[in-house]
Amino acid sequence: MPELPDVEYFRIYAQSTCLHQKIETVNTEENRVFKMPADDIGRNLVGNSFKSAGRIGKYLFLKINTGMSLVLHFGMTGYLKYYWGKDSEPDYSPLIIKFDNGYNLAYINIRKLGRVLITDDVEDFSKKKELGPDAMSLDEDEFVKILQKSRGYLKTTLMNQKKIAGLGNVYTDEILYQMGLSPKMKMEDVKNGDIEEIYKKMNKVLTTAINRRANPEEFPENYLIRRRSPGSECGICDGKIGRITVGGRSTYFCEKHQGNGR
DNA sequence: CACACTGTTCGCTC
DNA sequence: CGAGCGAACAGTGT
Repeated sequence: MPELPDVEYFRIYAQSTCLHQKIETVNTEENRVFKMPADDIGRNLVGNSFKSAGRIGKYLFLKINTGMSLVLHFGMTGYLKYYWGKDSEPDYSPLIIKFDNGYNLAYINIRKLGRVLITDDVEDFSKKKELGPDAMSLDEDEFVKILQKSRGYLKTTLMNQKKIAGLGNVYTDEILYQMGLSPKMKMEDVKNGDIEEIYKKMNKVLTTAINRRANPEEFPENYLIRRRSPGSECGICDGKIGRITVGGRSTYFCEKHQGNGR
C-alpha cells in the first residue's frame, strides 16, 4: 500500500492533526523497525512538538521544533492513526506518541518492514539513502535524462528509488497499463518520444491518486488499481487482466492492449 | 497448506 | 566499479 500517494496522504493527515502540540509521552515496543535505540527516539520527542510534515518519495519526515526530524517509512503495511487517547490502542503499534491534548498518534506496522529513526538533517538522510528526486517534484528534462541512461526493464527502472523516489509496484503497473506498454518492455526498446509521455502519465496517475486519498475505491472506474486480479475485464479495451512476474515483482497488466509494447 | 502481498537491502554477476 | 538482478526479510490473509 504505502507508495508515494499513500505517504502523501499520511503527510497531510499528520499535518492536519498533530502539529504544534506538546508531546507528553512516547511509548515504544521492541521492534526491528527502529533503526536507533527506541529510548533515543523518545528523548528527542518528549516535551517537544512537530512543526511541519515533509515527504521525499515514500519517506515521511515530521520536523520537530528542536530542528531534528522523526523519519517514518511504512514498508508494505504501515500507516498512521490519530485517535483519542482513552480509546484502545491499535494493535501492531511499535510507536505511540501521546500529545497533551489527549490525542495519540500511532505508527502501525503489521509486517515490520518499515523504519523509524531520528535525523538531524533530512537532506543528508536522503543523500545517505541515495534517494533519487521525488517523482512529484522532478521536471521533465530531469526525468528524460534519468531514463535515457537506464537499462533493464522499464518497470524496474521506474520502481528504482535511487533513480526516482516514490513509485512502487502498484502505481508503476498503473502507468504501464495506461500507456499501453508491455510490462516486459526493456529500456532499449522505449522510444525517446515515449519517455515524455511516461512522465506526463506518471504525473497524472500520482495526482489522481493523491486527490483520491490513495483510496482505490475512489479511483476512476477504468483504472487498473480497481481490477488488479487475474481474469478481470480490462477497463480500457475488451482484453483481460493477467499476472506475470517482472523483476521479481508480481505484475498485473492487460493481455490485449499491453501486448508487445509499442 | 502453499503462496500472495507490499518495499528495501544485500550479495552476486556482468 | 557501477548497474542490474534476484533472493531474503516478516507475518497475516486466503
